[in-house]
Amino acid sequence: MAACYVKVAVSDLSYWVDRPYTYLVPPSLAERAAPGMRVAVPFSRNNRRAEGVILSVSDHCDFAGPKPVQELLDEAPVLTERQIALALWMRERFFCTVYEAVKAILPAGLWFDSAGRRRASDRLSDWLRLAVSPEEALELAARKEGRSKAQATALRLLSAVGEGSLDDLRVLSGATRQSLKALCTAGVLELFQRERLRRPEFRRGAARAELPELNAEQSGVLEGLTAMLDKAAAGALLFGVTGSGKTAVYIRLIAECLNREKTAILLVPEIALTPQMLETFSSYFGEDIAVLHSSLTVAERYDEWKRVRRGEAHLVIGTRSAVFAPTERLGLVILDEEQEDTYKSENAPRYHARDVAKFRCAQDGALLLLGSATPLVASRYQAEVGNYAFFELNTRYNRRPLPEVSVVDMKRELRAGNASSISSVLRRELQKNIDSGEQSILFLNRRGTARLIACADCGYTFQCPNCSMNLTYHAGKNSVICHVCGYARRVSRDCPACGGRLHYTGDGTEKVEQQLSELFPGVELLRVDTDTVSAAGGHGPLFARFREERIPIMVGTQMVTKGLNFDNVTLVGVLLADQSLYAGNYRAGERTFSLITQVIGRSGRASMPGRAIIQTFTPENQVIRHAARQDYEGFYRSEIALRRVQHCPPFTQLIALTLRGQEEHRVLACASEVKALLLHGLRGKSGADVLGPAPYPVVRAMGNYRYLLTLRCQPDREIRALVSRILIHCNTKQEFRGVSVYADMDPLF
DNA sequence: AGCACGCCGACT
DNA sequence: GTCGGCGTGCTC
Repeated sequence: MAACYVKVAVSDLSYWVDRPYTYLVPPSLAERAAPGMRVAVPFSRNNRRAEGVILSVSDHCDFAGPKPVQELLDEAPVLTERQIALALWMRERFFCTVYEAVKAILPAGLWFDSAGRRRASDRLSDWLRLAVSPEEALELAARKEGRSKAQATALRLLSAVGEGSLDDLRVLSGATRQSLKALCTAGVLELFQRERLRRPEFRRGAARAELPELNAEQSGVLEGLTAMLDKAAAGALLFGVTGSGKTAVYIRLIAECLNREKTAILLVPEIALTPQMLETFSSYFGEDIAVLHSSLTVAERYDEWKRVRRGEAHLVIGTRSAVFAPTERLGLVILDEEQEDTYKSENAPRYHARDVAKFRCAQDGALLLLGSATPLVASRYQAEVGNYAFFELNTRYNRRPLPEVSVVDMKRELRAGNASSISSVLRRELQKNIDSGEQSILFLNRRGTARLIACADCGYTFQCPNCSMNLTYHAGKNSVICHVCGYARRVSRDCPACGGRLHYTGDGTEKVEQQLSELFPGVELLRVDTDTVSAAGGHGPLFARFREERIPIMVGTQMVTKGLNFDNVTLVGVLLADQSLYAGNYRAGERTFSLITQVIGRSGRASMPGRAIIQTFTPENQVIRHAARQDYEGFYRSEIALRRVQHCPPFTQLIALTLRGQEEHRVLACASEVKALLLHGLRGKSGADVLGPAPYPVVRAMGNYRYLLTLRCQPDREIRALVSRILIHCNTKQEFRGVSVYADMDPLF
């Protein structure tokens, strides 16, 4: 028999050591070794036992003196050839190690702990079947009828169905565990074990027969998308205004996909906020759904993963990581609310679910559908230049009108002597709602009582000792807290430096709550931010109270802009739109547009018309104006023109290189070398440049200095190889010891 | 000579 | 990242 060698991706390697390692497979294992299986291998000088995954098997060796594989850790491959190809592609695309990619692709339950045990084991339950012929069993049942009726019932049941779970038999026959086991001892029944899958909790049941009806506009879109299912891999963008019924189109398209014996993946930004969506899909597709998201237990995720892999569920619904669901014959991937940042992973592998979905769709010839009421400018542009097919849903359900939106100039309010967060217009509208028993939602993107607390005499401000960040004052705890690392200290009324009077500026949710209680004494308020949500054990209970107790005013952060719809809400207010608008990055415009759109969408469900009030210091801003008119196309036109002249995505792509280390001078020295190497390597590439090094918004966090270099280019294979070489160079070079560098493709900022 | 410490660099 | 090898320099 020919000698057998494998190329292995080894676990827990640094990026600069990550390459396929060749190992010899001992003859005793050679028969079973296959790509996609995990192995234990000796690694490094001390031959420590490392885990790895076989990338390929070969009968010739390209390395002198390979070490032998110690053990095969899987009975069968855990990765398919296509998943191996995906992991290798992710390494090149997202500057991660192959094993980091593999860990993202496979469920946590498959991993081994330090003792070599699986994190999730297969759960078995006891089953029984006849050890004698059905005729003999029935005969015995007849004889037992008098004394042990329950045993007799169990025997009759089993002679009819052949086998059943011990638990079911107990319930159905009334027999105890002991009496059933006695039948086993007597040689009449046989006890065996069968796997029982742990299923996450959501409403399940038989699928409804008929699919949702579509209006003419929806039908047209469905027809176009269905045609794309039968063609080669492609991408499509579905622009659908709030309430236009994107979900109904998704359901019909998924049904078309499943009818073609293909599988589908529906990605959502945050599953906890869409329980009703899960129920809706469950009612149409029943048991054919697998759910994958991070709030499931490791065991539940593992079992759902197995159901998908075995082909027991053809539709996967989940968050970012569900894009890796082990579906065969993938026909469709939908990214709902494609503009959401949660589709991008913040740690290695720093992948975007859209990019992974594109790769998988190319592998399987599937359709990628992006859906949104506020698509990313980049996605809309891809549709404009023809890289995505473009579909629109412009009619709102029941032709309900958009909320009436007014923009309030806060500069005027200040001049008129109102320094609070509530303008006179908003105050008046809130009062109207309180009087009529309708509810209102106020949004602002800042928690705590005041962002800045300073001494009015000496100018002292509270700074975080770990991070170069202003501490935020929280009245409830009478403390200042760092929003980056969590450092907290209590404060007194006087300045710790000079004893002068402390002064508070910049309102947070707590301060607004206080102002509201002064404006509307006796009116009940509900504050929804990370503080109150964690105290209540999730946003669910708070939203339920808001709905059921009809609390007049809810004030909150980002959380109140997404998720549930409240029928009785007819007024929403954005307290300071400028907060996200002037965030200082190229995406601030589209984020603000999307945010305002979502907030406005909370107002006026059901039969009641809604109003929305946007407070801003810059009412003339184009983004605010387009958002107030809910004119996405107008917004897109002005934004894309801006992006073009500012040389921003989609006209270029960004690769962020982050450098961090304890000694600032080393970090900066490394940054200038990285920049020089990048510029050198980019000679002759037109339109490519390097920005920075810039300190992070919070330059020092957890004792590390952090700087950012931004590479703007159209990254090709050559540029990615250049970045990869530079990462390896700087992470291994002696003089940059203590500095770590990583690259982030299409960073979010 | 014996040992602690720090740096280097290889990892199949 | 991790760990063994090896040089430097201090101490007995």
